[in-house]
Amino acid sequence: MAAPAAEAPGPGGRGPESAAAGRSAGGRGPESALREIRAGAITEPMNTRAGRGGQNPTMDQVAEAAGVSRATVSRVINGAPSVDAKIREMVERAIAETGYVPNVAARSLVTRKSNSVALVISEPDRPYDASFLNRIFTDPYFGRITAGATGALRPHDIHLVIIPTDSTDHHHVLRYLRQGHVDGVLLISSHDEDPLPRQVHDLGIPAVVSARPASPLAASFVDVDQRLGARLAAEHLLARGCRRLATISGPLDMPAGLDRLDGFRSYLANRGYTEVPSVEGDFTRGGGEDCARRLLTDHPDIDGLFVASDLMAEGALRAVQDLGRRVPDDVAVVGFDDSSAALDCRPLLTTIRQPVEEMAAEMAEVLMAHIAAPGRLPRSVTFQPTLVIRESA
Amino acid sequence: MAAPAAEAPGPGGRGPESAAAGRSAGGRGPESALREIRAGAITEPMNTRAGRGGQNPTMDQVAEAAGVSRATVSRVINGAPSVDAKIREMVERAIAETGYVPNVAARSLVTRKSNSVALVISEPDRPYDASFLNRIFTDPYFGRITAGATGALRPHDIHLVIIPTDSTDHHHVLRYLRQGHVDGVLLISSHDEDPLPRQVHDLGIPAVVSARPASPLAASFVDVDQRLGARLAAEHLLARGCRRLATISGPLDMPAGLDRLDGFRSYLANRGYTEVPSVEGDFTRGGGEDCARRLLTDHPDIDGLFVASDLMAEGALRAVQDLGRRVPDDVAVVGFDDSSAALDCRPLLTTIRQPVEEMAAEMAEVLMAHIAAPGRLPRSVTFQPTLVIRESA
DNA sequence: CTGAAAGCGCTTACAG
DNA sequence: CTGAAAGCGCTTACAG
Repeated sequence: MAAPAAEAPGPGGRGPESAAAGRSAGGRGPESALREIRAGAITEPMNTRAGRGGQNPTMDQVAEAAGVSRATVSRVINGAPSVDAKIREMVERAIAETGYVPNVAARSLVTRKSNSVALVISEPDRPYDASFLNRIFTDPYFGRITAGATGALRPHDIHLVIIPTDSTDHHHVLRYLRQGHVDGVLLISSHDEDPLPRQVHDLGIPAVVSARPASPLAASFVDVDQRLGARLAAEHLLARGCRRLATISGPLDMPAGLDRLDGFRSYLANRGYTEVPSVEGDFTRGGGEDCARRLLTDHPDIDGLFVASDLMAEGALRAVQDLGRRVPDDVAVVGFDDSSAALDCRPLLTTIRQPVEEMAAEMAEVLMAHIAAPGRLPRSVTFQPTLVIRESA
Repeated sequence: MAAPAAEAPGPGGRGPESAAAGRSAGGRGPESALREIRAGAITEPMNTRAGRGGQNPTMDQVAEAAGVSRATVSRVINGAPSVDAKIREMVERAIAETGYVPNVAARSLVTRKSNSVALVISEPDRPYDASFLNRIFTDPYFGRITAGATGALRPHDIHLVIIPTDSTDHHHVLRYLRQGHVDGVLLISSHDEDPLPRQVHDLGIPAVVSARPASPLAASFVDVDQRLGARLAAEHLLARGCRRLATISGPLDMPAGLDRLDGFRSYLANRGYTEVPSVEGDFTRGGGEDCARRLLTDHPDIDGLFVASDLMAEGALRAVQDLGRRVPDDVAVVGFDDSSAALDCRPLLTTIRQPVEEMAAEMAEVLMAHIAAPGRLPRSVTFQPTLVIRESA
């Protein structure tokens, strides 16, 4: 019998850990945390793949074990229909016995496919540091994007490589893309001035952008109807009797900021509400809190508030209530997103849902179509937002 | 002159978008969001790399352009010291002119290096769905891990591939690792019962685990001294005069849950405090809120609370204050982590800092050492937590 | 349906 | 210091 499959358990750990050596070394951060270094439990050698020092078997070895040619092994692995059932079975047994796994480098050298796509999250204004990544890993939006894209890609056995990037870093990303690490890119870019969508487009590699690019680009994108969402919020606030409306917008250099603000205001303007106070937020919880405080002190009579993201709404709710107003009785609040943050709010947040998971899945589908047929014309897909009524309005 | 480098801008977009076609299609989610599909702006062909249909130039083309052999081009690209300065310069010019970028598949086929490592985030108990990813992309802990690892890897030009996984999915991950996509793995695994650390170890691929594995394993890991952190919290609470202490722990099937609870209790027990109410939380904000409510209704006299994570502490603070208690005067609260959540708290959270970024960077360093020298013995590194005093205690 | 052979684009001993 | 050649582990026309 050949080497066992890798899934076979190695010899279990048995030795107790050796005693701590207790050498302490200086930490690297400002905290200067001390640390001990000690030898780990030594229970087995690093490589246990019997007799082959950790080397994976090669396709030739499988072929030999099965008594066929390498080409045949390749065919059964790739599901070529033309293989005799008996031979296929022999090959499959040989694969199982040897624990064979194809070498991806060799494969993609000839197929020119990597079977993975990049999810590039571009935030041009922030330095590439802990706070940038903190924002990405703290805003539910990106989790939904990842979930949606992964779900759509997985059935096709395509991996997602997540690449956060800021403007100091575009060069690296472009280089990475050109090196053939991935077959295409899902680009999350939300700032008007971000040059990355155009740069990626000019690479000629299949790409789908998360929102309509600020300047026209012959690229596919998927988006939600931002203005309609804002209108839904205005309608609802009006319908429940609010008459002094105000809004906390997102950053105005993002379509998601500007379009929601503009959609809200222009709907109201058409109904005679021309004085609609607004203040520009930053899509963070803390920002929402500050904005609400400012808004309510400048305009104490506000009775309806549209906040352009759930995260900001969470902070706004806190400020409104700190100021002694009841929600929704004194001030009704509508958010935007319907992310998990909406359920962290007290009272539960009434909000405009954008189907982010479905949007990300659609991005992935469109991307796969472009990869499969490189000449395909770009297209855009727009989803509709919906009102989700809970407690805050 | 050869083809322009990819960084050269293509012809700018100029056409206006074509009119929306307005075909609506059924959505896929329960929300049934409608969507429009329309043709994107057609301003230029997908591939603009002049004359070569998007194909990257090959090393042979660079060699020809520079008038040298392919081997020499390879040497200058890989920084071999033995290349004549003039020749090097010619080659570099040829590289710039052709916009050459090495093909990673070809390179790693021979070097057997991918220049990337995986960050596997394993959460065995949850289904691989939106809520699982939502947790990962919402808990500041993972952002800090990513930031720390990225920072350490970047100078070495090594990419991080982030792979969230649950127990239904281990097989895929193991397969991915065996296929040679990465040179090593950083494994974030916090549940006792998680089989993944052992499985990864048995693969024989370089790996570093984020915390001491529950069962002994001859693997390298880095951790924080959990018990010491809990003791720091107890000391501080006692020092500020609290006498009725209680704690909200993490899940008890995680070392981070059990060790913090046990460290807290055993320190107090040695000082005569044998009655220390505790309740098991789940490391989420909502969970912390529920636990605090339960704790305070069952034990109304509690005056000091140690909460095993900042996220839970944020929820606990809300509950404590909802119940009409002042923080810290009636109830003092100490968290654990010193993540960004500590600053989202009102009052600002006093907490036990674990230097997560530095820990992740250390994981990356140790991993790179293992990759460079496969025979290296495993070792563990322990960081010390520190008390960060703010407002809540 | 199967195999022998060429070739994907690099790196790296080995000569010179 | 440089080049000719072998080879990394696959896939895929091309014959048979």
